[in-house]
Amino acid sequence: MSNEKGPDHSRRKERSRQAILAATRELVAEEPYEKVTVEAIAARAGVGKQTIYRRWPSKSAVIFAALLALSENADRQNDEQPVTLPDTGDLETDLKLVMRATAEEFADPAFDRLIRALNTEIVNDAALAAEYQEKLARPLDEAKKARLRSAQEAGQLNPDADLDLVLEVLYAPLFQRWLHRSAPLTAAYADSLVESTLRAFAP
Amino acid sequence: MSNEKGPDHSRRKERSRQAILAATRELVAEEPYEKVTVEAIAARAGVGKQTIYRRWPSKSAVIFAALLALSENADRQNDEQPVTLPDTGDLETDLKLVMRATAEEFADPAFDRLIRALNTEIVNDAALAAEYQEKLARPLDEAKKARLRSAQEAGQLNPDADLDLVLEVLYAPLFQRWLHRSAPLTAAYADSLVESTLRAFAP
Amino acid sequence: MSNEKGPDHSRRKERSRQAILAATRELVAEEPYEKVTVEAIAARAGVGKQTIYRRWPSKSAVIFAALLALSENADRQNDEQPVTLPDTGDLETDLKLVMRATAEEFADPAFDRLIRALNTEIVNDAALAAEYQEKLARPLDEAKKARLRSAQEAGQLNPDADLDLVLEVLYAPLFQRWLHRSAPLTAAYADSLVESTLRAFAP
Amino acid sequence: MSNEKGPDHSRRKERSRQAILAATRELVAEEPYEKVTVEAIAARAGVGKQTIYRRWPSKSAVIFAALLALSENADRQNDEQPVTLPDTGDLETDLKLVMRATAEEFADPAFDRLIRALNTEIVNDAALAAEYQEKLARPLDEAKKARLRSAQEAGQLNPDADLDLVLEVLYAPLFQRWLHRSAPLTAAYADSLVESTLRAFAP
DNA sequence: GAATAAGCGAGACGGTACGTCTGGTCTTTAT
DNA sequence: ATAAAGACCAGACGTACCGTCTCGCTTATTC
Repeated sequence: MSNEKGPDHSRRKERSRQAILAATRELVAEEPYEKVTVEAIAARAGVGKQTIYRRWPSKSAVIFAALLALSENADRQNDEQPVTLPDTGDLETDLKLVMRATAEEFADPAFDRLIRALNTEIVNDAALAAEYQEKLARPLDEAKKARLRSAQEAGQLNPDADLDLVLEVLYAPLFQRWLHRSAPLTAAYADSLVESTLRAFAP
Repeated sequence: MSNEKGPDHSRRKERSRQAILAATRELVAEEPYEKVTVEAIAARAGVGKQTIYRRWPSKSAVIFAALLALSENADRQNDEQPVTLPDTGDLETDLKLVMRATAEEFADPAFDRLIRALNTEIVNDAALAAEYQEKLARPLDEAKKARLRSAQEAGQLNPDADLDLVLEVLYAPLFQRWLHRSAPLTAAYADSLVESTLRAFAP
Repeated sequence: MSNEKGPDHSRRKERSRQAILAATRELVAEEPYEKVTVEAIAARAGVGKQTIYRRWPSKSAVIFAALLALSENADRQNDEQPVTLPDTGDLETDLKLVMRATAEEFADPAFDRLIRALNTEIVNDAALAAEYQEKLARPLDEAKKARLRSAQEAGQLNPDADLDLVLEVLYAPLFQRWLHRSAPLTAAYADSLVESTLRAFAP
Repeated sequence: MSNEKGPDHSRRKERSRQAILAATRELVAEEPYEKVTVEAIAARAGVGKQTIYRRWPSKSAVIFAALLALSENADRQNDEQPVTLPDTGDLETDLKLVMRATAEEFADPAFDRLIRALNTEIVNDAALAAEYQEKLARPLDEAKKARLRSAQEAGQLNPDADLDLVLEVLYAPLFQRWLHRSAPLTAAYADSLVESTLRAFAP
């Protein structure tokens, strides 16, 4: 006769949900992408396939949810605080730090596979692309834009610059180089992108 | 009695090869990507499945070959001449022309599906990505870099600029915006990219 | 609700099983044997191929099961009673009745195709041949031998006769003539076989 | 060597023909029947597939021709003389000799496979069955009937007996027992068949 | 505290596509 | 001119997954 029937009720639900998302992340990180099947996820999660399809409409959605949960977990570890970029007062220093870190992240095989999986699903699914924009990309972009606005106020960036454009000019080359494996993602490359972007949008 | 043994030999081979590649292009351009199956390609090409598997190891390879052939055909129509970019003497004008054209190309549903198919296959296949670089991306990039070098000589671009980097800063944002459908590809946007790139790599 | 959970469970299984066996019998009876493929069976039964392969290891086994089920159904219609031969007290009369009926059965195109299919599979598969002996041939042979034993007791057949041999001498010529289509299976022929067999094994 | 291009011409034809038939016999005798494919025959014979299909309309026909040639070769080794059965004057002795030899023949794995292959093709092909009757079965049967006629004249067999029926009663049980592997083919069994047949058709 | 749901793990089901193999036809290369 | 070699179309093979459906069983409420 508890008023916690919701939570009690959801406890089992929640356990299986987490098992599915964890299994998905593990599979995506460990296996070549063609082996990431709903059946493999269900088996690794110790869950019936129907339990997956009861919650998500397709494999794409599960994979997306798994990566979304990953980033939410990261947030939660930061005490639910929104992501923020370092702000030492010097935009160039801060951006180089962030860009070098990003380049390194892509070098991690597990992370690499996760983001490739995400992009595989997004390329041919406009709905998923929209969800990706809204739930994953935009929050991060807002954090980055906050730092850029701070730089604009500090006179380190053109106050009329379109910040979305700035972000694209800064990040898209890195992303494309990684996606197409057209060249290695070195620290020097990260620095170059920061420098050229700052030149393009200097005050 | 003929010295045209080579051509004679390839005639049947070539006919089925072209039928397969044409069928693949049509399917990719017309159908949602999950309907582009080897069986559908074979059926539309009027070809046995084995004839496909005899030449290419996987669906990815067929699709890549189909798009590669497409660009080679385009070249052939231009009298086998290598691709060149317009050179009016004014880099900004020329680049804006090219970038606007590129943005429009992506707006064509058939072209959109072709490039999405290509990227779908490339994302998880490093070998294919390398082949894409070598056979499709590099030749185009060389043409673009030729125009940039001409601009460097004309004093319209920093003579020390890394031209690969210039190309990335110019094109990658467009590509990423299209891939993730994060915003529309307008002529104004194309212009903005040219302008910011020229600012970043001004002499 | 119902206490028939067990039957409920098997109902779906049983339905698909019966659909497969019925489709197999129909195809074998209607089509030339090369058209009896697992895919055709699955299509006609409205069943996935895997549902067939989940139950039987090969096409041979499915066809055998279909014919086995046919004979079991025939039994069931006879109130589960074992097959028995007529026993009027006169062996010659009874055997001629049975042999003429057998000859007529072989003349039915559907039955003809069924037995040819069965023999096609049996010829090159010793395991299937053994199963055929045990499940189809032996029960029938036992019924026939029961009639022969009755005749032995009635002094109409040599009491020392090897009944398996008697059966072979009686039936094998008919079977061979049918299998090799070496001559028509007339009533007169059926009678001749009975007469010569009775002469061979007279008391 | 020769100016007789005609013979030269046929010699080559004949060589490839013999190679095909020999390869077929070897494959049938050595391999499980599902491995006897036209491609395997062509490969072993060192011959193009078209050279096979130029001469025979189907795989069945090739296999049949191979076995037919086998028996013709056997004849040829006997100086082209028609087959004859031993005639010591005592029918029972002679038939037991022949039946025991036949039973032993079936025990040879190579011969077993050859005859199974032949029957596999014959069961579902009436035209082939007719050809089998005419070219393989009838000549042998005529030889056997000649011996039986001699016995009739010698008063060892009913002069009114239908000799085709006698042959069937004698051989069909052996054939069926072998085909269905229902019991071993012993010398005693061969003797029993001779004895029961002679009882059935005693003068 | 027994009855009644509601949700679960398990896995069979109807389908679709895979990549392989063979049958029988048609082309090319080489003699 | 003919044959070896083998590519070609067609289509069945047996397997793997998809997304749905059914089954018992375990939990958790509800009367």
